[in-house]
Amino acid sequence: MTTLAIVDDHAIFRMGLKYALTLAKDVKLVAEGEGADDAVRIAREIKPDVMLLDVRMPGEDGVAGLRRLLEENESQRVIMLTTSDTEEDIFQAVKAGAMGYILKGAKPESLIDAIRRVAADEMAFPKEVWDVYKMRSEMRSVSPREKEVLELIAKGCSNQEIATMLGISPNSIKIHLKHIFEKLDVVDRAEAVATAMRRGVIQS
Amino acid sequence: MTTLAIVDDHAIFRMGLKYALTLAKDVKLVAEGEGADDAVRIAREIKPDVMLLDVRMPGEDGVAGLRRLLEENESQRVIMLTTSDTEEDIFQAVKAGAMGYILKGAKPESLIDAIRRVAADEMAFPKEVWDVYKMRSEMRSVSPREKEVLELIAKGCSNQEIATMLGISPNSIKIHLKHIFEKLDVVDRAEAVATAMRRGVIQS
DNA sequence: TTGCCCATCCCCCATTAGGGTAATGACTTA
DNA sequence: TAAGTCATTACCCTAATGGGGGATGGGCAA
Repeated sequence: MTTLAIVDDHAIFRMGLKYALTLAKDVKLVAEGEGADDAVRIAREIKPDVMLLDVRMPGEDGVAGLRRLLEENESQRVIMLTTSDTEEDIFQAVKAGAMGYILKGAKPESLIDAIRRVAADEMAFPKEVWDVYKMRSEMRSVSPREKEVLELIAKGCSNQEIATMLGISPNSIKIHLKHIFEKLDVVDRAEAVATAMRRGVIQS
Repeated sequence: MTTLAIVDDHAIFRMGLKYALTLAKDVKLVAEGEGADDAVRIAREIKPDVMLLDVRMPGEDGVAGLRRLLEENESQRVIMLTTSDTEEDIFQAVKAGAMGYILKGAKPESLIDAIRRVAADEMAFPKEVWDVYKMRSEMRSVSPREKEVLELIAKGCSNQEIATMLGISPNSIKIHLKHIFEKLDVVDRAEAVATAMRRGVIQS
């Protein structure tokens, strides 16, 4: 018998999961939560065999919750759940130590199958997730400062304005931009914004 | 007794809804579907009092499905369902004739309440949805040609490149850009891309 | 210690972008 | 018919962008 916890702010999805679990007599739902804090608490107090954790939740991010949770309780097996799936989320979740990654639109059987596989200490990633992770591991990711610049670019700021806001020289902004273009493999600031938003590097 | 149909590609969400409906004895689920075609067929053959229709589905768009459905069967009451909710989706759905608009993260009670209200020929929109609609109605939206330019901008094309691709003069591109900036209320192409993606004007 | 990445700064220079102003024809709506 | 939007073209002009080079100091890891 596998014990399972689910942490997701969508009440209706949680209900659907309960219903779907009636198909799997070897899996028992032992805890429910709505936010990252619940996830940490459940991992500490209940220690379910497998936890399903939503990536996007109000308040603290699911991936941030995963990191906190694994710090305390390294052996907790977690499957990340997501609807939208940006590359950045996938990359961060896998890097943080998720054992699985599933889309909420998945068929109930796939979800149950993933739970069983993870309970048996296997990984449960769709092939595309794995590809994204490999691809991203090979390229350097944007630094915090570069991300900051990127966010201001997306707000329509000029290099001079950003320089003033950050209290540094416009030359530095140009260098940051140059590096951003290289890392994201784009040619100008407009494409950089598009790519960064698509990958989830900056918030949409 | 209110008859209800749900069209959503997320099987687990549909299960959750079924489960949630056990709370409402006056609502009966009479049909389920997974895509826009199912929505049109159900409206034609079953004519439920209320239909829940997902905005984002593989294949045809939920809003496009709504338009087709209402052409055939103007009196069908439809509540749009969404997870992410971009401004463009809200605007298009309300314009197309949706009677309600609900986030999938809503509490089951809110959802059931909305179903009842719509069944009674009321509108069921969160206040924010209404605000977005009003705001957007007041501003002119980007034309098809402008959208085309916007998409190429997001790909990192220069004005000259876009001109060549579309077979028109670079001057025209500049004018299109000028109009885009005015309509989206932005100052440059980078912010235009960010705003257009955020609002769902161009796909992410 | 020697790299490597980060963040910062400086120069020069060609290209591009964006603002202003004005005009045309097609098409739809009031 | 007049007003409005759309799509197109042209001109000039200034400021901003992006590419090239080279340089410094801090931090971190092999």
